[in-house]
Amino acid sequence: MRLTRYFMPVLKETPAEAQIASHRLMLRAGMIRQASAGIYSWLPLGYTVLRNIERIVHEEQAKAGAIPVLMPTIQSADLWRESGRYDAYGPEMLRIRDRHDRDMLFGPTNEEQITEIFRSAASSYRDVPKMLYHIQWKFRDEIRPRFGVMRGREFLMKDGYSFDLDKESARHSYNRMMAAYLRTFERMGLKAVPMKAESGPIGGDLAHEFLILADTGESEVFLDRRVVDLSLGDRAVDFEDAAQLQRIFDEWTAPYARTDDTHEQAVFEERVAEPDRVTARGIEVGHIFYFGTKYAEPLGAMIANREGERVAVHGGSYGIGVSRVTGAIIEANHDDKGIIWPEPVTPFSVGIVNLKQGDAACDTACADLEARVAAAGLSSLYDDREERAGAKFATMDLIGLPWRLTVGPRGLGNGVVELTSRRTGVSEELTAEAAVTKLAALYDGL
RNA sequence: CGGGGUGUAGCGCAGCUUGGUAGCGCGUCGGUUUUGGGUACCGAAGGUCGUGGGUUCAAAUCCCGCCGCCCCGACCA
Repeated sequence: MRLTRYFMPVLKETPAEAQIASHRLMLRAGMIRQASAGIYSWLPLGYTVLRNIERIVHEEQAKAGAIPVLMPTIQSADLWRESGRYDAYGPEMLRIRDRHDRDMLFGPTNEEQITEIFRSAASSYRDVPKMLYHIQWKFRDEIRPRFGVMRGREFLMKDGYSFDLDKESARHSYNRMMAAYLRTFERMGLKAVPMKAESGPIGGDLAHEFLILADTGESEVFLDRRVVDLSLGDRAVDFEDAAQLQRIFDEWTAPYARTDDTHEQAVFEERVAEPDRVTARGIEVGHIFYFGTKYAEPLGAMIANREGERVAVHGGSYGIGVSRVTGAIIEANHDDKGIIWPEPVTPFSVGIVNLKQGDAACDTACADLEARVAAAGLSSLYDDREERAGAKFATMDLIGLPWRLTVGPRGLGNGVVELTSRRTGVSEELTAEAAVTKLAALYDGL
């Protein structure tokens, strides 16, 4: 992509309303535009990142055995009356009336809807276990939206729902998602820690929140330092192997890690040695729940068990705040100059900076690089503006592409271009061919 | 919803106290400059002063209502 043909309205000055780094940088880099309080348009750069995050979520969900669907944003109030949540949910739910005076709502979540779909199609133990999910916009009329996409009213969420015959099987489903979430966040370059959560209004007893440690997080967290070092890495995970998943669950839930909601100071001090105790702040990016038959019973999602008795299915729900993750990644990956994207989510694999726009040799070399990068299956953003070099570097630093290729007459004279890491600032002079080969290797497998 | 702010050009702000023909910086546009970490110079465009009403010869400025947005608290992916 040529910058002069792209739409990326960067701001030199910081908009006054943005309080935290991710919000400031998303506005400055031209990723989002505020439409109204807590509601944003996603501009090309931001939308690309959002899709990258979605892609990773989809891939990891598939590996875990979850099946994608897409449910509507607008739901019928009747369904929510059946579950009893139409009245219970409160003003956070946006209620709408259609032209026939029917009560509708903009979905804040989809337990009712998915249960309705499931109950109409499933009739016996042969139809379970099943895990369905979608990535769809939600609306929660937050009292106080803030921090840009971190607490929007409209937000993109992956929400998944499991259906099982009994608690034993439901635990396997729960552990699938535990492991899938660990993999998902790890792939995005995030250190997300599962923390024991309150089951809250949704009910049930198995519940964990995934939090990213960041100073601007809204939750206070207490944890054993050692949980932060846990990593799945290249470990092969067999999602059909319930015992292995349980071991992963045990490994990650053994160290103390809780938010202020569930924190017990006495337990913390008893279980964690003083030097390993960490008190920090965190951003909640995911949430997994087992809620048993809470929705299946009122909504009549019954299946026949092996004995022919009709029993309520056991459910769980599993959410990832996809739009929030975008902000969280920036909170965890930026410096005073701008964003530093982890390679798996970066909007472009590499930035190309032409130091002497209009110089035939430089222009040709940049076009050549563009073609080589594309041939290697990578994407580039080529800053072909007739601008000062400083302005180009500053823009690249702001939008945070992890790698940059710099082309100038001086380097070309020696047959080289410069490959620079945004994260370390370290540069290397390479031939165009070698630089692209190196980039391809860096991105291989992501 | 309670408390505190704020609304003037794309962005950041001044002007308001003490009413008198709307300003600055950045950005944008046209030139000169051909650039190795946000150079420099010349010129230009761009504003219903959030909105409705009131006071006044005259309102960005004073008064009243409404709306938007931001911050602190309870809630949440």
